[in-house]
Amino acid sequence: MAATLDTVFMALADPTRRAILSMLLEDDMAVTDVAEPFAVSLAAISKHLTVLADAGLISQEKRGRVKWCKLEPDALRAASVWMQGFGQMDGVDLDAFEQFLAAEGVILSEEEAEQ
Amino acid sequence: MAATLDTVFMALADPTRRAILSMLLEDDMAVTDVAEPFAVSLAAISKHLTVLADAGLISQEKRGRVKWCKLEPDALRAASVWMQGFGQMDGVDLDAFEQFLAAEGVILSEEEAEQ
DNA sequence: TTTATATTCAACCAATCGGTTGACCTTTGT
DNA sequence: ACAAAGGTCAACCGATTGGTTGAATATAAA
Repeated sequence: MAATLDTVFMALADPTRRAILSMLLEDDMAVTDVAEPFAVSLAAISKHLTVLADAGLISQEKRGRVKWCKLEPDALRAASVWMQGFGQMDGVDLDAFEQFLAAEGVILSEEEAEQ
Repeated sequence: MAATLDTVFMALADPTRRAILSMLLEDDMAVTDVAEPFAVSLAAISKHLTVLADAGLISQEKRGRVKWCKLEPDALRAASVWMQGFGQMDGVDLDAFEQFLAAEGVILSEEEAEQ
C-alpha cells in the first residue's frame, strides 16, 4: 500500500516476482494459477504477491473464494521515470526533479515519508 | 560486475544508495567525500559503493590513495527499458522482448545467467 | 451436510542485509 | 623515518528475506 521507491525496487529485485509481473501482463490471474508454473509452495507465491501488492505493482480483488491478481503499471511507471532521470538529463537539478515527482504523488524514500 | 536485473534493482532498493547515485550525477567523487553527508560509518558507505559497482551502476578507479567513483548510467538504462515494457506495450510478446534484451547484452536473471 | 478447492496464517529455518568496531594496508605529507 | 589520510577487511550483531510445513478459514460443489 505504501508505494515508495524502496518497496517498488525491492519488489522488482526478485526474478520470481518479475516473472509473475510478466504473466500478469497478458491477463489477470488467480493466485493458484500464478503459482502453477513455479517450483515453490503456494504459500511462498502468496507472499510474493503480497510484496507486489504492497509495492502497488499489482492489485488483488477477491471474488468468491478466488483472489484475482491484476497488473498495476502506474507504480512501475513512477520508478521508470525516476530511473530515466539518470543518463538522459545530464547534470540536471535533481532536487527540483524530486520535488516534481513528489508533486506527482511519488514518495521517494521511507525517510521522506516519515517527515 | 555481473550486472543482472536482480543486482540492479536490489542496489536501487535502498535510499542511501539512490542518494549516492544522485550525488554522483553532478560529479565524480572520492569514497570519503561520498560518505561525508551520511550519518553512518565510512565502512558502511564503502559497502554500499561495492553493491553499486557490482550492479554496474558506478565504476571505481583508484588514483594514488584516492578511489574515485563515477556514475555509469548504462545499467540503469537497461533496467529502465525493461520497466517501460509494462504499461506501454500492451499484450506484447514478452519472450521476444526478453530475447531482444538478451541480444543487447542485458542479462535478465541469475537463472538465465547460469544456463 | 459433507467434501473439496482457494488462500492465508503461524511457526520455524537458513541465508542475507545494513550496520558497527577495530585492525590493517597503502599512499602522501612533514 | 614517522605520522596522517584514504579505504578495505574481518568479525560480529539484530532485523529481514525467501522458503518450508501444517493448521485454519472461507467459499463452492456433491
